[in-house]
Amino acid sequence: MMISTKGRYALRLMADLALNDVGESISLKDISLRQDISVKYLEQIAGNLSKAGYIKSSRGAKGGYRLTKEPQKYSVGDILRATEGNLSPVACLNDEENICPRADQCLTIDFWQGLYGAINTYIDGVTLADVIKGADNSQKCNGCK
Amino acid sequence: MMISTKGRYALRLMADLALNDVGESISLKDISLRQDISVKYLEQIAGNLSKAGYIKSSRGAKGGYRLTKEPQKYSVGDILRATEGNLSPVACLNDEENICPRADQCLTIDFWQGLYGAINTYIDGVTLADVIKGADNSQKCNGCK
DNA sequence: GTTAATTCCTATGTTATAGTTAGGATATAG
DNA sequence: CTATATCCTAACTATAACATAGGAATTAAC
Repeated sequence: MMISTKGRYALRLMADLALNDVGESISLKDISLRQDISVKYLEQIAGNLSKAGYIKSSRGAKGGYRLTKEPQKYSVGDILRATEGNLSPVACLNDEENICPRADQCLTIDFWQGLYGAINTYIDGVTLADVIKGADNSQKCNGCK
Repeated sequence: MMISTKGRYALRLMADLALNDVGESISLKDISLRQDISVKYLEQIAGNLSKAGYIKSSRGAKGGYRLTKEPQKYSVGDILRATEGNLSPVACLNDEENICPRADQCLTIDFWQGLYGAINTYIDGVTLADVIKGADNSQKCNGCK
């Protein structure tokens, strides 16, 4: 599977923050109850998103997280990359350590690069605002793991 | 990773059959030497492709495999699905056993379905003929795992 | 017919990753 | 002070990826 639970939960976390934004920090406990994801797991995911600058934390009692910008300014691609790292569909396109010693001779690499491009084009073209559009209070996904 | 070695090797196997087609069966041993993939692993992959009807085997000495149709009649999507099964980027879109009990309430499912669509559109739009286009004898990928 | 080469079938092992839980340190509102 | 949070990172478990292995069945060539 290309996108692990971490990436999917990150998107739900961000959507939850966007939907429930009333001007104060939202705790992971609240998100946990709404989204049915353990606080401990959410902590790790929030850590990634925070390090990327996409959410801002307040520590201590009454603490929690908020978005750092408006929902329409996040692409889903950014959110997923913050938690999943590289979204390459195949190992041999990994930027960091391209382990394929013969990429220049490979018949199939152009195809994979094209697929990678198609994926990025799609995910970068959808914003967090698009994701939460049309959501009402009953549309908070609690069971989708 | 979305596409495992099996799917990538399947595409290279098919490309090898297409490139080296001179009217007789090609053994996995030959493909193994050109592509640097073990015969034993190729056997499993060829089994999948054969069951899908994409290649035809001849058993015994001088046996091997051939394509069952011209390269431009295979989409890469078909080849990948034959070995990888479902190419859904997320678990909750798996057709067979959609384990998400609240898909109808899920905020993010539309996004994932859109991504799935973008992936399928791309991979179904490229043929095996496209993949081998421009290949000469030096362009057989031997090291790309 | 015997041999060598090949596909066919499926079991087994090994390694890596996903998915999660856990513990305790640090910070802050009340 | 206490309760409630985030923060940091280690550890565990289950699953899947990635192969290797063994032997049966089939066939061309001699």
